[in-house]
Amino acid sequence: MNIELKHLRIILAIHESGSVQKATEQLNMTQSAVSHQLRYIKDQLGVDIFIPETRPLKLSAEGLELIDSARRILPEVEKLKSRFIDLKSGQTGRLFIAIECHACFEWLFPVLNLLREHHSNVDIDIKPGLAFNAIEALRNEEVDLVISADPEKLPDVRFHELFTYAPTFISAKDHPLAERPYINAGDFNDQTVITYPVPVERLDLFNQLLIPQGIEPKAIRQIELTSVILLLVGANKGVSVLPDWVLQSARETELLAQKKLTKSGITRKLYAAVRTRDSEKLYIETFLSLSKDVFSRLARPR
Amino acid sequence: MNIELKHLRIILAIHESGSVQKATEQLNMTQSAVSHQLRYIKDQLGVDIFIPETRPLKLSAEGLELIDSARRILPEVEKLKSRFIDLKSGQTGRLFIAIECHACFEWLFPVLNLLREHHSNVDIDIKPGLAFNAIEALRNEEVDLVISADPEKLPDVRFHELFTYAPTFISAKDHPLAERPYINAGDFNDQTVITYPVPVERLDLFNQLLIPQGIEPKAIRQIELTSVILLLVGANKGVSVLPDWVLQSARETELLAQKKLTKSGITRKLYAAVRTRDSEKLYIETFLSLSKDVFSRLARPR
DNA sequence: ACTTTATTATGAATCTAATTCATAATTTAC
DNA sequence: GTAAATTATGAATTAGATTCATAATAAAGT
Repeated sequence: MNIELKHLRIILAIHESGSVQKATEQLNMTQSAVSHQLRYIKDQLGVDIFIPETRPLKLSAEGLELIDSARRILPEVEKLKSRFIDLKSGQTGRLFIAIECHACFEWLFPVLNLLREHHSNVDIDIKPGLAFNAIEALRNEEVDLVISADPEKLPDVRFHELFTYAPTFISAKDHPLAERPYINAGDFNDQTVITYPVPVERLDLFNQLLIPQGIEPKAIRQIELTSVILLLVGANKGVSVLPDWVLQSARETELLAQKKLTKSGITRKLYAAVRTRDSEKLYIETFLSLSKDVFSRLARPR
Repeated sequence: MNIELKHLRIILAIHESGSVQKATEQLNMTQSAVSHQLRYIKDQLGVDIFIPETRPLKLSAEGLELIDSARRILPEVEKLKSRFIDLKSGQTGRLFIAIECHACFEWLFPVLNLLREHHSNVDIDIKPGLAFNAIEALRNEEVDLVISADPEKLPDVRFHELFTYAPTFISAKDHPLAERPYINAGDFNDQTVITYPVPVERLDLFNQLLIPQGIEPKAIRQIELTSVILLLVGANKGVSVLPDWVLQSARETELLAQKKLTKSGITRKLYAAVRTRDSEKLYIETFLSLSKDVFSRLARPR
């Protein structure tokens, strides 16, 4: 027994319009095609759907059962269709985010809150724990967007530039290095460095400066909260490197000296990586523009 | 956007079996056919259902939505199918009955009670008010079975013989006619006749005897309940004609004289008329055999 | 009861969609 | 890097759906 949605649609159209004749219009079929299909349906179900020898055709008791089913099934299918129209356009969908950059929580939270207001139908979440191969997770559809500072040339992933920042050295104002016009890699040799609790190779200071030059600081102390890092640095428990916009938006910077890294300064770019085929989705575009907005407000401190 | 059940089945099979390869078996399709269909589905929905460039194929976020829908829709369709299998075999269905014969309530009620025990899934009911063109109602599917004494030769309706009975004259034992060996049409000329409250042409006495011979009784009195008719006849308020089995099963017959109609006696047959294509349905067959059982018990009085 | 009109059914031809076969392309595992 | 497993593709084939022309039939009108 083979029954398809098209058959349910035919039966329903005939019932609701009152005759095959009228149903042909809304079905965009000829009378003959409908008639052939009716015979097929009858053969498949093994019972008469219509009372034979009546004109216009009237549903039999069995036919009425079919109408019941059609009225339960077809709206579900319509829901499915409109859901896919929304999914395709980005009216609805899933936005799971992986961040390679720990400090990014600072601007990501406000962005996501705004995004939720714009797109209440989008399932938004931050997925922790896969920062080290986040692009792989993006391709596997474990996540839908990755905040990354290391763009790659990939056919199925597009890196959208968000903004530029400068990893910036901070120490207490009375720290010896606070006198320098800028900080070099070698200066870290005898310093305690305070970092976020992530592998060092994911920190700008290390992957941009210390690791290329083969330098290891005296000690590394890992702290989760930005404000606590600032506090400890201010109390001369160590030095740190944080993005400039973190320092510009933080309150606890009075006791701190800020220095650029190297004579020319180091600058980096943050990217939002998404799968190419998701690029045009509405909520992705909204995410990108909101990110730039929020960042520019953060970076211009009170 | 065109989506059919077959597409949902394909996606679901792939998801549940874990790969296209395995799904081909339960779908009874070749790998190639499945692959072509997948491409069609993707084109229709406009989004990737599977994560491209993975083997075995893994569903994308959108694909998972499709699975959700499939799991809601497909079981409904299976229910529909099994319902039609039952409808066809007569495991389930509708049995609306029209009776042309008023006295038949006497044996029909017990039959229907027994039938309900055998077929709890059948919707059983007596439809009053369309006795006069009951066969028309049967063809229109307003009812599914008609109790009738007038079989016709029709291609779409089958008349199943139930049993034979004799319309029998009754009067009080001290009534003048109680002396006769049998009763003729002319004997009714000066009698009050007590009948059920139905048009006279539907009564055996009239359509078999009085109308053909152009005789009208002195008066007609219509009474609903069989036991009240017997009571009134016993009290000499009139005479009546009832089926022999009604008299055999009734308790109030001591005061009554029973006589056959005409010298040779009149006999009639009752039929159950059903649409030809319903004839093999289980509950129809059960109805027929139960009717014969119940009747033979009624006709053999205590 | 007969004729007309409206409606549905049917058969053959045509067109469209689905499937197969053979093989290529890719991915994964070793 | 190679082999094994899996999916994709194109052309040919097959099956299914639709059309056209027309027949059949029921309902309505005379």
